[in-house]
Amino acid sequence: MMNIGKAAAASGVSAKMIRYYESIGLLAAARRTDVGYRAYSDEDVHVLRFIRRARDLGFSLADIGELLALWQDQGRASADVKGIALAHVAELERKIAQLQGMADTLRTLAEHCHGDARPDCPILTDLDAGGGR
Amino acid sequence: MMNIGKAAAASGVSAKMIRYYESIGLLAAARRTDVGYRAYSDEDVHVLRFIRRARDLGFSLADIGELLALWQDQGRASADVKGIALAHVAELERKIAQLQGMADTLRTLAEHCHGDARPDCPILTDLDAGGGR
DNA sequence: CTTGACCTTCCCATGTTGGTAAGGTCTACA
DNA sequence: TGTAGACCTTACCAACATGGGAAGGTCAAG
Repeated sequence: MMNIGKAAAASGVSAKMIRYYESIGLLAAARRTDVGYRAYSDEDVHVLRFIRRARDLGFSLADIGELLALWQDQGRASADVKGIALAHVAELERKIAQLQGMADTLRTLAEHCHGDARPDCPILTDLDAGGGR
Repeated sequence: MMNIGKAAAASGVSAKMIRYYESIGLLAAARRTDVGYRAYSDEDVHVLRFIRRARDLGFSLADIGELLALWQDQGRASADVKGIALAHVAELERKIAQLQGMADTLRTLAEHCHGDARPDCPILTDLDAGGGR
C-alpha cells in the first residue's frame, strides 16, 4: 500500500486528479489509514493507469466510466467496447474535419494577406463580411 | 436602434453571449434606453457578426479582442493580423495532429476487436497495458 | 387590463485541470 | 527531543465559453 503521491507518480495521474476522480464517483473511495491518508494498492495503480491511458486517447471521463465497468466485467461483450471506441473515433473525426476546415480557410486568407506594414488584409475583410458563409 | 434580442438574431450571437462579451470587456458597454434596455445600432451588429465569424474560425475571445482592435485601427499593419492568423493555424494543426493520432490508434485497436459477444478485446488490453507508449 | 413576449440582473452548471491556503502527519537528522 | 521539510487532508478559486433558470420590470397587442 502506498500514499496518494506514490500512486500518482506510479500511474501518471496527479494526486489532484485522483481525488477528483474519487469525488465524482469514477473511482471507489480509497481505503484510509488511521490518520485519514488515502492508501492505494498496486491493483489501484493499475486502474489509474487504465484511466490515464484512456484520457490520452481522448476519452471523456464519462466514456471512461463505461470502459472501466466493461474492463472489470469478465462477462462483457467485446461488441460493447468496440461500440464505444468506434463512436469515439467518429467523434474525433468530426472534430478533425471541423478544425481542418478552419485551418484551411485561415491559411487561404493568410496567403492573400501581404503581411507588411500596409493595413489592408483579406483576413479582416473576410471576418467583416462573413466570408460568404 | 434595436433591442438585444433583435441584435442577437441579426448577428447570430445569443443575447446571453452579448451580455457576457460586454461583461468581460470585449465589447464596450451598450447604450441604454430610459428603462435600462440595451440598444444596438447596425454598426454594433456588424461588430457582433465579426465576433461570430471569428468564433466560427476557432479564435479564442482573447484572440478576437486583438483582432477587433486591429480591425478598428485604420493604421494597422497587415503583418500583425497575419501573425495572429498564422499562429492560430499552427495551433489548429497541432490539435489536428493530436486528434489524428488518437483516432488512428483507436481505429487500429477496434479493427482487431471481434465486436461480438466474446469478452476478449484488444482495446481493453491496450488500455490495460498502456499500449507501449 | 391582461397576456405573452421581451428585457434586466444574479446565480448555477458544464468538464478537466491547476493553484493555493490552512492545517495535520510523518521522517530524517541534529 | 526538537525541528525542518516533505507529505497528507479539505476547501475554495480559476480557467474556457456557453446555457439554464429564477425573480422581477417593461412593452405591445388584444
